[in-house]
Amino acid sequence: MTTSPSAGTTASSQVFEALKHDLIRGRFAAGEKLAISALKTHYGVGLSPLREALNRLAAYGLLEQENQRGFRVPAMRLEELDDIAGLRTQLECMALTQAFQNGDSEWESQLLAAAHRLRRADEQPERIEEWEQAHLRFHRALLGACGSPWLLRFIGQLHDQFDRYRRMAPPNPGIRTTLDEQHAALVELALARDIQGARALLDTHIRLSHEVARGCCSAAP
Amino acid sequence: MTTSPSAGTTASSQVFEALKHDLIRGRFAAGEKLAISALKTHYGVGLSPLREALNRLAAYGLLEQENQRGFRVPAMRLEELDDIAGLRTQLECMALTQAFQNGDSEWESQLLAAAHRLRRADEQPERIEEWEQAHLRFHRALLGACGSPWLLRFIGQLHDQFDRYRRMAPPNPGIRTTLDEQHAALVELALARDIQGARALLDTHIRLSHEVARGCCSAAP
DNA sequence: ATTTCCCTAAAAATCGATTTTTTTATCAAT
DNA sequence: ATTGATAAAAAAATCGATTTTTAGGGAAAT
Repeated sequence: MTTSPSAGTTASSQVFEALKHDLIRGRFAAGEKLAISALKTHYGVGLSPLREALNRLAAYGLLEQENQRGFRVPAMRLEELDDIAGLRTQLECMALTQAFQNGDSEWESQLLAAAHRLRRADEQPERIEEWEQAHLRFHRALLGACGSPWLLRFIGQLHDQFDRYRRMAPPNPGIRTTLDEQHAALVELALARDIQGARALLDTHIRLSHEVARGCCSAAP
Repeated sequence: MTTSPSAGTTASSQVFEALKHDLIRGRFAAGEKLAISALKTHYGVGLSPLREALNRLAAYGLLEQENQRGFRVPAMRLEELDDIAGLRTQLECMALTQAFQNGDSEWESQLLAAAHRLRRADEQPERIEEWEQAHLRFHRALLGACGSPWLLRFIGQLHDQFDRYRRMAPPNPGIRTTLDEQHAALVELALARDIQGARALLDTHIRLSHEVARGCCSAAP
């Protein structure tokens, strides 16, 4: 039995994940029109699974689908960044409150584990994607106990949108250190169930990335 | 020049809209597995546009996509209904507050127009779909001035999910009259910019439909 | 009688080719 | 030179057929 790297998955799902990642990390220019045949060869799939992935990404909000004119990477607009950041702050603060109320010891364990992985990833500043993944998982773990699947779904979607803007900015060790100190502090506040303190810090935490992205976004176009 | 009924639209988008409507109004049984070839003939399209529509609907949350096992209508779960209703209340109250702060006279005009259409639709109780459409537009008009496209997007998505549960219940003239009185009252509160009063009424408004759907949902499975 | 394995039928996913629509380029007329 | 129509080229959308995977039934073995 050969365990291929794509065992149990459809080609469509694989392209979806690969394209999603590439869109968030900024592989394509904002506003760029996607050349479908080029994508076909790049991701090594046929037309059908590729188009299915593109349709899913458009429904998710990482692509825009124009009437009979194919798919386009959404433009970066300062106004939209502010919308995303503001809403993300509100929704994550909601989820945080609920997670602090519902969270059990299993939640605490998962949070500590995620925080540890994030610290370790921080020791290897050159491996950016590992840190990004650990970062995403940490935030998921922090809010995971909120008890509302739909809230978590929307927060995840906003997080992806936010990251598209945040990752425009070049890596900055100083800011990353500050962010990681905030992550550690959030864990302490979570264990202490300090809702007010954690909400304030989460707000500050998002605001910091927001400001960095903002500077980059207003400079770009 | 012949103006076909589908001018300027792709087959894919048409099936998407038609299927979305049928899923919300409950044409398919909850938990049912969709027979793709049957859908093909029913909606009169080929495989490719149909699959693209199914993929979009899965990303939107109106279908579940299992690994290599096709598409399934999500089950109706009381727990999920409560999640949807609770989150919808919170997000709509957020948007309502912002709409009351940002809304200009154009917003007031659109709201009055939507309210009028809804009253007229209410006079024809047998034309259910017309009322449904007017109802959806009224709620969109009420919150449309909130200034946050992403918040409106999520609210629309939750509204669709909520309606899937709400429409399980058989039409009830008494409840519909109560709902429409609340709509009229919401317009008055909007014009008066009474945020507290409107939030309270919107909460009551959603709670009423929630309770009706709840009774139907717990009885069904 | 129950479990396991294989075989067959059905369904899903993918591919290659065709059709339709949009975009680009060309050329005449004002 | 600009505009407007037309034709060629490119791209998107769709179709029909093929390949792959799953679901179900029945025989062999325990």
